[in-house]
Amino acid sequence: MNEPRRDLGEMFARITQRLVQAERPILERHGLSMWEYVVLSRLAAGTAPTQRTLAQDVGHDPTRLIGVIDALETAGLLTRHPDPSDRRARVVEITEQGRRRHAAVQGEIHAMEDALLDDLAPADRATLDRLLRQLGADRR
Amino acid sequence: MNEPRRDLGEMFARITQRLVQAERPILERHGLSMWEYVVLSRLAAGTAPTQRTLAQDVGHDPTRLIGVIDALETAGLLTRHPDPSDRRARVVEITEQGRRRHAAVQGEIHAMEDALLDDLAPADRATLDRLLRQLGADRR
DNA sequence: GAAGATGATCTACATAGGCATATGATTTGT
DNA sequence: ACAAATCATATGCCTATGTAGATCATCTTC
Repeated sequence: MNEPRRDLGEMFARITQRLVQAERPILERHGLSMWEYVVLSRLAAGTAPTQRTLAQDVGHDPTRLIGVIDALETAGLLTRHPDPSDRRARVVEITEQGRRRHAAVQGEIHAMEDALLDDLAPADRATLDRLLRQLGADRR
Repeated sequence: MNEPRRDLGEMFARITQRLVQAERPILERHGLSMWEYVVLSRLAAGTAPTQRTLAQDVGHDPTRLIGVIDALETAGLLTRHPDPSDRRARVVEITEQGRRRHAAVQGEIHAMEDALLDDLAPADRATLDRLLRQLGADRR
């Protein structure tokens, strides 16, 4: 009684969509778009040396990212300064306020995730996390 | 030395994007769009009683789905017939040709997935499949 | 049988994304 | 010093997607 094989892509897409939809109201409550949150997440992990790098890291068009950065800068959640050693580049850094905002949002998102994973055995949860990191790791 | 927690959504989105990108050339080679493939997949599992149901099942706008169904019908991969018991509804059914096309594409996609999961232990692979099914299952 | 709901379809509109090109400032290679 | 490459930015184009409204046919309810 083998279950028929199902496409990985289909399963991943379904779960991703579910997660994104669950994040939407949280982000909206904090006045952040998805891209803005993604950028803050990336910056919380470390300052970006150029906007191009930032765009690559978050997987977004560098051109389109400009508006996102503009909005976050206006909101005081990040700063953009020319790199002294290469004045073409702009170093993008999260502010204290940005860090607080990100932590608040991420806290709620993690709580949502916990609720979603509620009926998974603890061992399964750990395995899932390990496998996702492994599959999402950069190309070897 | 705990790794910092990472957002589930981020990890799922990254892997999903990777899978979709790997599927793109396969689908293109067989002359199918992503939505067309998704529809065929759904129909391969069973006939859809109405186009609305079909749209819900695949998570697509019923309005937009019409064009997809049109194309698949023109290509002879599915048939669309009025339901005798409710002549408003159109029963959508995959054809033999559609089934063959779907099987061919899915075969290549599964091979691609196998390659991607190559460095996972067999036990891990089974666990991943089980967890994805569990998380993707309809709301309890 | 009339009124309202439902299914398929079409059209239009707004937003978002990917992609290409252009420009000005600056750095790097020769 | 000069040419080519790089970074940030602005703009435009094309496609995909989400949504709403309108129409026609057909059911369902009362």
